Amino acid sequence: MKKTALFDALKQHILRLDLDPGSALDEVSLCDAYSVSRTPLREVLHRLAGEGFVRIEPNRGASVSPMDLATMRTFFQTAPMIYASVARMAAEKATPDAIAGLRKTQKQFRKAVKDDVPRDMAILNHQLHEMIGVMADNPYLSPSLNRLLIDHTRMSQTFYRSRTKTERKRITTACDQHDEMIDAIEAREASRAVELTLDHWALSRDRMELYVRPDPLPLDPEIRDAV
Amino acid sequence: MKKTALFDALKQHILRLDLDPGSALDEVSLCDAYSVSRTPLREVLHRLAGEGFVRIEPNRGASVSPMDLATMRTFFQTAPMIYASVARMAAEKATPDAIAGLRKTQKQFRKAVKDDVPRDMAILNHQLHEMIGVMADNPYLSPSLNRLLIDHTRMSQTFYRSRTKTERKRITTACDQHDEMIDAIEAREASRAVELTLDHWALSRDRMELYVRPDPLPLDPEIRDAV
DNA sequence: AAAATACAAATTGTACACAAGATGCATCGC
DNA sequence: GCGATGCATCTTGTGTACAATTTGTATTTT
Repeated sequence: MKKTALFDALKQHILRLDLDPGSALDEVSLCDAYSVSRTPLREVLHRLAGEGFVRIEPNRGASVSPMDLATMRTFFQTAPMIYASVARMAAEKATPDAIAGLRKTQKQFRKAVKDDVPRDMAILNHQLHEMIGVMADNPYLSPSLNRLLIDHTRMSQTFYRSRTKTERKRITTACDQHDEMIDAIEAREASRAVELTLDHWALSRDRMELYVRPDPLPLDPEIRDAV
Repeated sequence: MKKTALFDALKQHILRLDLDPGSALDEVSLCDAYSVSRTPLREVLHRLAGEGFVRIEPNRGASVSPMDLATMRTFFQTAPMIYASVARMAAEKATPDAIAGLRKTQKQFRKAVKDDVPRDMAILNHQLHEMIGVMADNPYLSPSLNRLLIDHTRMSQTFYRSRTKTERKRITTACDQHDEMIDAIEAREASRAVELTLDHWALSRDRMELYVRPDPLPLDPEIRDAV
């Protein structure tokens, strides 16, 4: 189906920051970019709006959901609770098929890390956590999880591209954590899954905080004296 | 705007159980019921789908979100956590204007209780809790809250209509709890707001559990012997 | 020169017509 | 009589034309 493809494509572009947060989405240019007419495009945009990827203002079109600093604060407040709850429920409801799916995506993620393809890393990480959300099978929690993941993935784009050695090290640590988390979920050890998830979150959080509040630039001697 | 009215009307009908959970929504009949063409109607349906009121299956139209017993279990698991978190954040972010809005709706709710108008009671209760969600100002949490409220309000329809004396008593208790909750939020006493919210939840939960698992019918003597 | 207004261009919203797909029914074969 | 196949009907999906609204610009007014 054409509409599904369009939907997924827009999602990807938003998550990859190909489309800047807050930027306006022009209907006609999207139409000939994906060769659909405006009717189905608009339906897709409305659905994306419902899922938090996009904002629609009446008579003034759609724009990519912004990422302002004010909401970042609530992001850091909210994420650990939701991630932990989802991990717990996923462990409780794990099925062999779902575990197999997780392992498959994790394999791809590990490959992306090994081959050093930042774009794929961020998206595959997103997919993995999305799948854990599906496993948890909680229609009341998953909308929150998915909204958190949107901004999480968008922020993560920056540091997946980092070329420093310590950053590379952190990424492989995160990758190892994934395997442990999957093991815990498979073994239905809910509390271990929660603990590992919180560790995983802590690592990610530190990197993101660095992004939101980066190290100050080195100061000129004169300025340094003034400080 | 016509589309907004349509959107709100459909929401109301779903929450009031005028539209049965799971029932199919025919596009053309909705079109001449609300005198809009199919294009804007479909956009509204897609948005409702994104917000969890409606399900859309490709090539087979929209239907009201079902309420199966399987998900009820996760409802009871999830609600207290989300409600409590939202209450805490609402208390932290309370503004005089928002409090005024809360009090206004609560006043209407109390009136509906006094005048005994079950339809209004359920909707006004919904609105009040929705407004607390807006106060919390957490774009990551509110989608979950809103999904919980959909099913909460739909379930509550049954017992708001109850005519028993104990049920009436419970409703006035809930009404009093609202006032206490608003007081706590206004005073920015987060932990008291959380506590009151959990009490409020406990009352509601008991009533809903009665609905999901009603008291067994009185048994015939013969059958009773067999049991 | 600054503000206000009127007009023009561009963008969004809606209606309708047709295309594509699903559903139900009748006929045909076994 | 039971099941399968093909057709008719109904429902959903898409493209296009037009209406309504907003935005940018030029002209007029003070």
